[in-house]
Amino acid sequence: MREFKRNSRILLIDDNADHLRGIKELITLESSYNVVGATTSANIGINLAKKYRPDIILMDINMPEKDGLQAIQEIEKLDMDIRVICLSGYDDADLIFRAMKIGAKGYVLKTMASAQLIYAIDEVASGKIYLPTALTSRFFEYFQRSFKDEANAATEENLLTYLTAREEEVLDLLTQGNNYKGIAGKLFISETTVKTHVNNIFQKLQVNDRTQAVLYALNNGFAKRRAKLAV
Amino acid sequence: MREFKRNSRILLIDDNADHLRGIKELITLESSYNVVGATTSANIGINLAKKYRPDIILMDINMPEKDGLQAIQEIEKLDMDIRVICLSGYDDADLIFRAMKIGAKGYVLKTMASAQLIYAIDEVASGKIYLPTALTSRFFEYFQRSFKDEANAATEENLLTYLTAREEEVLDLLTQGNNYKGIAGKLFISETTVKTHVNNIFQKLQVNDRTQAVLYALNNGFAKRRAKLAV
DNA sequence: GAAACTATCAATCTAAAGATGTAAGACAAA
DNA sequence: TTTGTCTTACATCTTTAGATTGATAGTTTC
Repeated sequence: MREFKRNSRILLIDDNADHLRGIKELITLESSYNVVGATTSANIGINLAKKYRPDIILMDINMPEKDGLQAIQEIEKLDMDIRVICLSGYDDADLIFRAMKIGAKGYVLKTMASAQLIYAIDEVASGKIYLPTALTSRFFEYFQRSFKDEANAATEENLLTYLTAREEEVLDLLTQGNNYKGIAGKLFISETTVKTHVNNIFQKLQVNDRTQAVLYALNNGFAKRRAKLAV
Repeated sequence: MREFKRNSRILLIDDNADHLRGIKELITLESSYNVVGATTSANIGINLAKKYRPDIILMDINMPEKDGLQAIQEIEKLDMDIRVICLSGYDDADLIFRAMKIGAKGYVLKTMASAQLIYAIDEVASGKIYLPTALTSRFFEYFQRSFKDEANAATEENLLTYLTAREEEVLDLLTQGNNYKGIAGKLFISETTVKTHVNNIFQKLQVNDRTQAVLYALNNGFAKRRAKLAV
């Protein structure tokens, strides 16, 4: 990981020209960071990012022209180790969650003191991830809520435990979108045997068909990582 | 949500008796919180929690007898609005992530200053979630790493965008385990119409059957929250 | 107003899936 | 040794799923 110094290069993206000017002044006067670009357009901003390769981007995520979150994803996809800090007018938990999920390194409210913005840049420039305490709390509430169902599902009685090893193998192949022939081929057994296993799986999981079996498996923690489509 | 005061009732669980005594003294002397119980056993702790209904539990999560995380889950399952703060010797990102995922309201390192422990209790007592800045950073690194694949999948060309509104409805019902008849009944259209839609969905998603369609949908961010089995 | 797209429905056919019963060999536990 | 479970396998039958073609009516778009 690159070492960032206080002279990191910064790109500003904010559709509000006044705000853009304000931030630029703030950073220029109150810090030693180098503003290498400033634009009111997300699309232009992405192009500027490719061109100037800034260390950090301050991005307004409430823009009419283009969704700021989408812009972040595009920047992340460039894989140029550009760290994006979100600027937002809203402390909406869902927004914060989605921003952090797609790789934002910081999230600062526009209403916050300028010193906090500089501090956020300092932290991100030194390789850390920065969220103000208040937003961290909001984030975690949302985070825990979104995982609550999963946690409960994990503690409920899980019919998957009744499956034999072989049945688990078969179910695993089902969760990859295989049909009878595909499973038989991969397990080197006959198609009729697969049918037997699959029928036993249906009985044990109390479902009527393979789609329901797959859904039960995925909703109850069965090999989530392996559940990739094998077309 | 209950309002917590500085006289919140606290239960301590830590397999190290010396540490347990130390924390008890600290809280008694340095704060106005009320320690209603202290034990070196996770199992006893859970029983004490049921009995004394503390507002907050300080729980060591590195115990030999019982996994601290499991103990937290059991306490959360009681659904008694008991807030658990983890005490841990390790700032392992995976541990922090799992603890927060299952509902811990705080995570404090044993090596941290006693003032920070009191502060954490203050925050949690007032209904917030507290993680020290350093651990927050670790948490987010882990968080973003674990979501990276999903984020990439979301930015890839998503065949789901080609679906019409009606086709999305049909796919939604497919991801709930419905067959043709079920979908037809729920959308008040004929079974043959459903077949037409489903076939169009297969074409657009480039899959061969409904199971693969459902898997594609789930793996590409289609209505994850709604993907519950309707048996 | 024509062209393109969408939603609806039907008929027909083939292939696949699912239900049910039976059974043999392997192996482990009682 | 017997009992039970697991894995394998087959036959048979019914139902569902999927492919294909064609058709009508409404909507949107240009």
